[in-house]
Amino acid sequence: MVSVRKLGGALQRIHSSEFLHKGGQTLGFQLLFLHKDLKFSIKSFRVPELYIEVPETATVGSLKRMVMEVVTAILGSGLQVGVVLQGKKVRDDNRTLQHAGISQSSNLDSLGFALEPSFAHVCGQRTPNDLPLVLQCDADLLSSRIPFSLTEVEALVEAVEKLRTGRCRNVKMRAFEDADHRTYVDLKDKWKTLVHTASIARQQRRGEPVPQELLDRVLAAHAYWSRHQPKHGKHKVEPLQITYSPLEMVGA
DNA sequence: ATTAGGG
DNA sequence: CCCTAAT
Repeated sequence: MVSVRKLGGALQRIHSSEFLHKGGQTLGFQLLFLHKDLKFSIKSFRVPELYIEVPETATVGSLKRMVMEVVTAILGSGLQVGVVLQGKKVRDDNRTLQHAGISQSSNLDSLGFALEPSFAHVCGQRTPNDLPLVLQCDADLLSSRIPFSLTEVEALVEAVEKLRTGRCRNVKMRAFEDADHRTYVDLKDKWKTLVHTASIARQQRRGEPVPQELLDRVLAAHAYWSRHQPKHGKHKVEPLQITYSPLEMVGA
């Protein structure tokens, strides 16, 4: 067996969300290796046993981090790679691929890799290596989505009109200082979706409809700032002139 | 830490 | 929303 370390690859992270079954009952992972030329992913990597308490407040992100921590702790540096051909592990001696029955002709499609953790040091007890891990959890608990309220959208639009795009940090400070669940990245994302939403037919829009008046402002601000973005050097940035009459704002 | 974009 | 390369 060749250790991952020897391969020079760096296990960057474990993606766990991709495998959320539609039914929301089980959760698997996918290990992703990234290292210059080495870039491959292995699906359905199963860990023999793993129990993780999932707090009511868990989010997809927090859960992934939890799993990552636990798995990392368990695997440590004991993660190994095995070569699988047509579903069977290929013994690891010094035979050439050809001797092992692996050649161009025998379709390389049947060639795969298996990640095998060495559980020798797990709780001092040996764990069957074929017992698939299944994290039982409620799918609903995994949602960390909190829809933007109309009030929030208005605050965001107002802030961008004044501070211009690409300055989510400032927007955050100006209008979402106390909204702990809205990071400047969230604001950036929301603005992106707003621009998109405003660009498509009303029928294609989802969720609580955003007043057309706001969407118009979104498009106006988006167009304005993309046109007045100082190319590079110092350009005096002309402030966006809000053209909406006070009357139109009433009732908003 | 932030920005900026793709996922 | 998440992930993360590039600043």
